[in-house]
Amino acid sequence: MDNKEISQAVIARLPRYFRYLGELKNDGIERISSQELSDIMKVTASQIRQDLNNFGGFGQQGYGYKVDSLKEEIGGILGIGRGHTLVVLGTGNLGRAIIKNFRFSGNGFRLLAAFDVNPAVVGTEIAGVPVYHADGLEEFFSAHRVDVGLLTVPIAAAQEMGDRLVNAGVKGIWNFTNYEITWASREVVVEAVHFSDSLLALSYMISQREGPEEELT
Amino acid sequence: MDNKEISQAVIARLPRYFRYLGELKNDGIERISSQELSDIMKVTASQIRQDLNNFGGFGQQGYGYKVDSLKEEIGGILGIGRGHTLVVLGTGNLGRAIIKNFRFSGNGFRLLAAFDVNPAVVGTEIAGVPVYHADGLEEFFSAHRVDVGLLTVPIAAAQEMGDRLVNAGVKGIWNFTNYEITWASREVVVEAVHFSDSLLALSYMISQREGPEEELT
DNA sequence: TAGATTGTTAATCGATTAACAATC
DNA sequence: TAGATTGTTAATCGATTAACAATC
Repeated sequence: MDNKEISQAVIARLPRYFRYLGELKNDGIERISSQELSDIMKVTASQIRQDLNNFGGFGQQGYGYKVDSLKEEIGGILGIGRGHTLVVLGTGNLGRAIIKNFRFSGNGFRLLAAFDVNPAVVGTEIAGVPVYHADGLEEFFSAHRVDVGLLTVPIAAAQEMGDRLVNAGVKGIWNFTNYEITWASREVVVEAVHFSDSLLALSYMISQREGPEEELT
Repeated sequence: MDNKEISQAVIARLPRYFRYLGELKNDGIERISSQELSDIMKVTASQIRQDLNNFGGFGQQGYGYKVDSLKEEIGGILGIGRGHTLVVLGTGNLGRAIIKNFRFSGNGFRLLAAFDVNPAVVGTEIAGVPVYHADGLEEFFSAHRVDVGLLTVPIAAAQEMGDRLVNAGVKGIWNFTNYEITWASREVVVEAVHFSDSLLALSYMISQREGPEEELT
């Protein structure tokens, strides 16, 4: 409600809290103190309390936090329950994998449709999700509220499809291409999943354990 | 060479530098100043110079940086060129998508094999990569040096397969399951790609633009 | 050489941790 | 009530930015 700016670091931690609270709930745990949660999550209890108090006092002194209601609170902060919708652009291997496997509903999203240009898939369904031709993107948007576009198109098409998504009125783009989409006006939020950045970070860390690089003889 | 501890924040930025330098090189750009790079990457020139000087003085005063050699330097730091290897555990939609699409070689990795338990895929090849039965994991490791295991198994199998990878001697695990793998001894580096954390962060950010949540009437 | 830009030190800013009074 | 644990302020730590002398 109050628009105090929340730091990116805090935002990045919220989904992790949400995930752990979900697991605790599944395990039948009803209450937890910041200290107990800190042991499980390997962060400081202080940080947990600071993070949560950016949004409100969700705990009770002398008692701790109710797992279920804290999970609901964080879910609400994250926007679960707002009925967010998305469409997938590109039904290659990765797009298909995400459509089939990802639990959109558990994250408060409804997947409305997928778009592609390949005649072999246009008109079919993937896991119950209809695949339309990319030409019909704008028409689809005029008929449905779409909050997010998921980009899994080939890198060469990334910027163009991103532009079209923005012009069609998405609020956010979930970018799985290795292309860094940009716009002059930063009206749209872009969240990127760069597989190769992730692997290279891992590569760096294991290289540290390997010691100095041997000369290739 | 010198083992001064590099902060996670810096490590996380290195692959991004590497990516941009690759694009600049492809565009035929031969030199760049920290100021020019800062304009492109939307970070401060100061940060770029600080980051790079954690590892060495790669630039020349009055001139800037040579794109190609800086790219090579950063690649070296990230461990490209060390001949890292990996195997994929789980050939469901996501595993298959990554095997088919991801440019492992561009990140200095060689994908040696995939493992699964499904009789329908064991014995086949995916994009030239042989798929073995998971029972043969340990035997494979005794015959090959494997640095990283990529986990795309069902969440129920994640911890067990992670344990087996560690016992078999991997240095790192690239975890695509939504399960947070842990070990008593932290000898192994885990890099996780949590799709749902990413989507929820995006969800939070677009929710901010939407204003206070309306009551569902 | 003069100009440009790095490498690096110093200053600032923000995030994390510690501490403790408030309170359930 | 006494004990426990939060919410919150204060202290610390680390990361980012600014500034400038070194130098190509």
